[in-house]
Amino acid sequence: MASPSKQITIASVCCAPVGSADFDEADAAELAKGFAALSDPVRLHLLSLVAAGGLNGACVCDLVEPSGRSQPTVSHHLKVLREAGLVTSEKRGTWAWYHVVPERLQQLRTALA
Amino acid sequence: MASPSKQITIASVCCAPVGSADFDEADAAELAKGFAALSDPVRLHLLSLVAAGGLNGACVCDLVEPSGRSQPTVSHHLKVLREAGLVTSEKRGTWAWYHVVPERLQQLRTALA
DNA sequence: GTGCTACATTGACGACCGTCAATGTGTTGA
DNA sequence: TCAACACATTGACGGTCGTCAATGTAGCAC
Repeated sequence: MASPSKQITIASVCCAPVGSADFDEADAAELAKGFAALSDPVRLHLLSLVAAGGLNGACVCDLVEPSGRSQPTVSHHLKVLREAGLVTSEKRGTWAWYHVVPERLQQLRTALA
Repeated sequence: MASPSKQITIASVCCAPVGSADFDEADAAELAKGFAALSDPVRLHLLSLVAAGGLNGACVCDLVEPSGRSQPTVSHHLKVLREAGLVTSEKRGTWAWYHVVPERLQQLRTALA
């Protein structure tokens, strides 16, 4: 009732009565899914590598060696990131290029405001 | 080599050469631990309830019912949040009060910049 | 003391996760 | 057509997670 926003904010709102905040379970599940994708050091590493590629993105062939994992493992982690909406993939001939989705990152950041 | 920061930023840096970003594994593990604590809808709910308490924090007795889980389960999730550095706990007589740690939230937000 | 309340801990269960070897799929180039 | 390459998928393994019932611990009231 007293919550100013329908969204989950996890903010430092002062002195609002506990338990009164309305909480959207669907939103929470969506956020949790995003954070779950970030809950592995290897995926954080992969995401930072992809992000470092900027607009060009990053080719999988350039991600396997620096991650220190096998090619199937890297492919698995990229799939997790993709299904969490954090990256997109694009086929260019033989190679697959990955890009970050800034809006999704922004969404997760906002939830921690 | 070309990375401007020693930190992991996962930022939309444009056109940096892929694979050149130096990556601190300890930092990544620390971040991953934080995100892992956020990877469950129940914990997000609990965290939002605690945050809604502001400076007063929130009493566990006010968290059990809205979370829809058993008391031991809530206690378990609060322990996870505490060990991830997202909340602190304080004993006031019979009751236990939980508070958020804004610096930790800020740290995680920064990692998504 | 006795009983009650608030919370933490333990133990057990099924479910999910991270990892790699093996294999599959589709493209490139000869 | 054939071989090599880039990547995805499958299957299997041990490990961790979320959950609750049962139990433990500590403070409050009488």
